[in-house]
Amino acid sequence: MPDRDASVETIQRELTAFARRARAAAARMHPELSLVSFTLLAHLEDRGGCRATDLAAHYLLDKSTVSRQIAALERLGLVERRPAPEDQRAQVLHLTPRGAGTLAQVTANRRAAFRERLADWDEADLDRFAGYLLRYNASVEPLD
Amino acid sequence: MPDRDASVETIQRELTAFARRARAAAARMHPELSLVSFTLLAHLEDRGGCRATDLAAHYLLDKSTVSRQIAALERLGLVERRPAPEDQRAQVLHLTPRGAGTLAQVTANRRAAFRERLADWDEADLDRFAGYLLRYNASVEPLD
DNA sequence: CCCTTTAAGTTGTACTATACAACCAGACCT
DNA sequence: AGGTCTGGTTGTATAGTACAACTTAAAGGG
Repeated sequence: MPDRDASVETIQRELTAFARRARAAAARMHPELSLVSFTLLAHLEDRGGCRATDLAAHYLLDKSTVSRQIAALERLGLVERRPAPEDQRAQVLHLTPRGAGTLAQVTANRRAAFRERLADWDEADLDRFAGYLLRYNASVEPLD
Repeated sequence: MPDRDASVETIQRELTAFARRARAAAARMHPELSLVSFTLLAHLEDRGGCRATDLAAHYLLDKSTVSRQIAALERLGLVERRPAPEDQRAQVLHLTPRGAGTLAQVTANRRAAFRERLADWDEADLDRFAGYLLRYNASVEPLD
């Protein structure tokens, strides 16, 4: 029979273990792109370009952090800066074709890894798990 | 109706978001102890003391990393080293009373945060969510 | 028994991610 | 025009991590 406290304890323990391993695991899986770089590229693709400030606000990162991350991605030729039409201070960041390709590659790898990991789950369990994660994250993260 | 790929996609996205936020969130919640320090202390409590090498093996960290983490925890007075009875090279690490107290404090804070976050979940959902996380982590992490 | 090999830990070095603060330049508002 | 706000970069500092070199002690094999 389920015991409320025991379940909460397990959730806490397992999420903690997951968090502890996540970055290292992500780095091992795709050395090309850190979790943050990947997220930034994905966001750019999703929005079809945005400003560094928007990224910082969205992911609760300091603007200097974003500035350096973007500089690195630009050095790698994955991102380009375009002048913002209506504000000379700002730059609109866009994926380059190369950036889009790298993102697609890493996305495909990640997706394949998740699919494999979840291969023996039945559809109803996947659906419920997805729902629980959404619900959990919504309770932690008012924004995003 | 649930769609297998859509669910996997959601799981991936939400776990990624969680991983991205986890460390910063943990640091905000208890500035006293990083996620890793917390984990190491908890492990020591759990096992009633162990060697640095065991910690490194268990958490897939380099021994130098553990050495420095432990040195920091010792500096804070949370951990003490005792000579290993049967091996002069080794040290057995133990929580100090202060370390046990700090750990208890942080554990209580974490537990309270999780309880609150999950307060409006019913027992059956908690139980299922816990089960899914266990199952997921088991598929990623053969050891531990 | 010595000698080589293995194991436990520490220290040097380097790199990444991050934050905060100082700054610059363009925009906006009276 | 002058003061203030905003987007972004750069300087500096810190944490966490890894890898490699080293020290000391244990273990094993002639």
